[in-house]
Amino acid sequence: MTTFSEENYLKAIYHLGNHGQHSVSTNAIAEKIETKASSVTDMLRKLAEKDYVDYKKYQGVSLTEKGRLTATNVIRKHRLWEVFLVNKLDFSWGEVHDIAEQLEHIKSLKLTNALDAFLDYPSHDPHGDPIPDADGNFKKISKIVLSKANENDICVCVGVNDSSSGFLKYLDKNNIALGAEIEILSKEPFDDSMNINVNGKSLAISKLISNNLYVKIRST
Amino acid sequence: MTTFSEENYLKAIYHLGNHGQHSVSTNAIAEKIETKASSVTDMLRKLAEKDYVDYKKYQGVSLTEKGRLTATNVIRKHRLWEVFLVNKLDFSWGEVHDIAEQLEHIKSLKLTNALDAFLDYPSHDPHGDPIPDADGNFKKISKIVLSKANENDICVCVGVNDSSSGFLKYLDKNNIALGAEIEILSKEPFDDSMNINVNGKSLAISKLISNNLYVKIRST
DNA sequence: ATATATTTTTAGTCTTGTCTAAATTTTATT
DNA sequence: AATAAAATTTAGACAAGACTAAAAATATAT
Repeated sequence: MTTFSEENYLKAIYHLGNHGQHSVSTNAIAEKIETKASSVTDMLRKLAEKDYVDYKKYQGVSLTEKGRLTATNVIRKHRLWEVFLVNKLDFSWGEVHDIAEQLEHIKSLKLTNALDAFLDYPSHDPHGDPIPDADGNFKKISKIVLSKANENDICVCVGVNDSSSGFLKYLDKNNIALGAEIEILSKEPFDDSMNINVNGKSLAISKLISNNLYVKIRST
Repeated sequence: MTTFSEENYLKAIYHLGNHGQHSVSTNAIAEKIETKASSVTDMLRKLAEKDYVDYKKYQGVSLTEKGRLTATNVIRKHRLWEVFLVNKLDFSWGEVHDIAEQLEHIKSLKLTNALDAFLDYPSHDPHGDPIPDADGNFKKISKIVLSKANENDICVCVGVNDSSSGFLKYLDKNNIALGAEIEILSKEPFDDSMNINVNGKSLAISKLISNNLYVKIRST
């Protein structure tokens, strides 16, 4: 069983890039957790002892599979609770973080799964961050087709499905480039067109367009 | 700000009868919290220091107003979360206690109030225990099941839960009618039976009976 | 009322997680 | 390659909470 403190360290290591491979430095963790490097060293030794991390003195640290699973589980709970607070209790997305920071440590697998079901298995939290499943796997679909986005979503353009010159010219003309921020102002159910805001200009786009533009949802 | 441990002690003192006046003994607390008496002494000194309790060596302890408010607030959160788990997440009332034991320590007044509203301001938790308001006041419980009454309570019969003819005949035979006055002489923890006094006659009733009779507490 | 039993407190130790200050290792610079 | 700078670890201390064993206070029984 992990303590709150252990979980916070594992989460920090995960967020500091150890979902990939590269090991994480003591100082980086200290800064993230707002503690002293010496405290981090102490905790790393303990986590290594318990097999949550691979750690060699002076060489940085990385999560073991056990550690990774624990970290993603905490992140899963954090994001599910955020969805609960925003969707069910009408909190604004700005005020949920501190509370979720507490709720993420509640220990009950059954509760987590029941909450997930109650919220209709959300794939993303209110900030647009993906919610891992119970095995720590993230849905790869951080990229969706623009037509799948919802009213009030704010997205970032990350790619196109149709790369014909005609389509790309259209995008150019309207200043829609990779990295462009797109806000969904409204969706018209009748013909699936939508009104969006790009670079401060509003624009009506047809279903044909929105079906061929990949975006990442940033926030809602 | 109170720690989890402090909150558990305050809650224990409250439950051990300090909603009334009489002070609570060190050993009683130790048994309730499942810790050693010496640990209790340490904590009591600390709680007294922080003004949550009145404590004099060897004389037992009682809650200050500040302590009482903290205790009822924890109880409020505990019971609200139980309602959430049972009503919204379909937990059975048997499995909610351990989880609520964790959730009761989440610190956010706004969350507690939002949860209260989300649950439609429940007055009782799934076990029938009353939920105090934010000021620590319990609704003067209009109707409770007889089995919930305590030794020496004097109640008035106000209804039944089971209205089968068999049950009603039993009540008839024993002169238990609406408005009948019932005094709890004793409760037997072993089988949850109780000895009561109705219309001047004493009567032993089983848990089955006391669980299906609604009463209002008149005095104690 | 006095000896005995029970309850409560004290004294000292342990673990967890943190800190500061000093020592050590690694990295960067010349 | 030598040295300065930065990062990391060690050593020693502290606070919170808990424990054991022993001492002190209170309650009980004869």
